[in-house]
Amino acid sequence: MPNKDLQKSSRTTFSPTMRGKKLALLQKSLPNRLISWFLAHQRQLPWRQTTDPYAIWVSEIMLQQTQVATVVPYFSRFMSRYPTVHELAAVPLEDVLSIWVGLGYYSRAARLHRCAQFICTYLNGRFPSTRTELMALPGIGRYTAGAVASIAFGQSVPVLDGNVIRVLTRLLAIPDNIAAPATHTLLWAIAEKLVPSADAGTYNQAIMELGATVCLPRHPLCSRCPVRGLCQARRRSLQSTLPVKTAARQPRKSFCIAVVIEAAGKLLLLKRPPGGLWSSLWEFPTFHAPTRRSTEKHALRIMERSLGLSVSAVRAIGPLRHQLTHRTFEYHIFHTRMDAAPPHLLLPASDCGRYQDFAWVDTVAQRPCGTITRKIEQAIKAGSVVTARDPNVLASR
DNA sequence: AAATCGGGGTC
DNA sequence: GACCCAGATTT
Repeated sequence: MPNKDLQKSSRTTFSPTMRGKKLALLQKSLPNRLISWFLAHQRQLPWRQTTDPYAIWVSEIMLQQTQVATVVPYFSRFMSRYPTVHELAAVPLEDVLSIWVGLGYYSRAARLHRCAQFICTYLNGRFPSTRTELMALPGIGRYTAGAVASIAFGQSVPVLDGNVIRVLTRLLAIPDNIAAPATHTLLWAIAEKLVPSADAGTYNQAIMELGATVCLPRHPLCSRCPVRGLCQARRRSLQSTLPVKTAARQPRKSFCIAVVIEAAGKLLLLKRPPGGLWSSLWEFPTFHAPTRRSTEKHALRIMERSLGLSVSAVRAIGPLRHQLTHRTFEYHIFHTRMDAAPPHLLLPASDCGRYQDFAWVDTVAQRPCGTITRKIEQAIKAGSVVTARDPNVLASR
């Protein structure tokens, strides 16, 4: 196990006492250097124009596992629609989800909404201001609590996100696997020691900004780094090897059949159950595929058995692939058109969870739905007819 | 400790 | 295609 030996030996190279000395040095000069760099080089972002805890909170929830550039337009739309926590608490979850569509991790929207209702009902619309109280709220963990407490309330508490992890492991040349909980504990402890007692919010944003724009995962821009003189990784040329992380697992592959049923120009959508993937979002009726390659016959049987609709003909579309971090979906889509008025349905039981409701809509934009549903609607509109038995067409795609 | 939860940016 | 993203929660 050469890998293990390597890690062991490098760990002994950086003893705790040695790290303590380096830490003391960082403690002294890191905050001021980062803050002055930040004040001169920060990006102008909408949530930096305010100290409103509500706005800071919304931005931090959106920024979880989501890049800044992606969040900006969502944040602006969200704040125009719900300028204060009261407007947010007053609307149904469905409305909030419709703003969230495309951003991913939809449970964030549900928890944000629950959180808003709690704050309005029990706290008279006032935000908790301490890390401990914030962490008690749904969807607010240690990172988000630290961010809101420091940025909105000036508390001297740290944050630890992907950016900070990268910066700290490099500054201190920490060779431990960052996927290990023990490493997380170590890094939080280091972050606690480094956060200054004054301007913690600015310092926290500065160290994250450094990670996002200079201390990049690959090919960091060390020549532009304001703290390159303090960096152990740079001294030892370890920038490209830190942080150490176990490789991600291959995503699971799933095959589904989605049926697009059009009746008198209306499309049938079903509402997914709360919890799980695409919680409470709408989609075309979707079912686990019995085989890798679904046929029209499969589609007709599913429509009959699961939806109680007898259909004479369908056309095949796709397949469409949809990639998530830990899943790969292959959608085989079947489209059917009926002249009759939209039939009333008994709520069907799908094999991937019970649908909650159904609706006939002119366009999927009328309900909150995931990106794949929009992709499917586009494919239907484009009228791309690709049958699974037509290798020429498949090959040309 | 590992899995789950999205979708897009980036090289 | 691989890796990453201002993580939280559940199992």
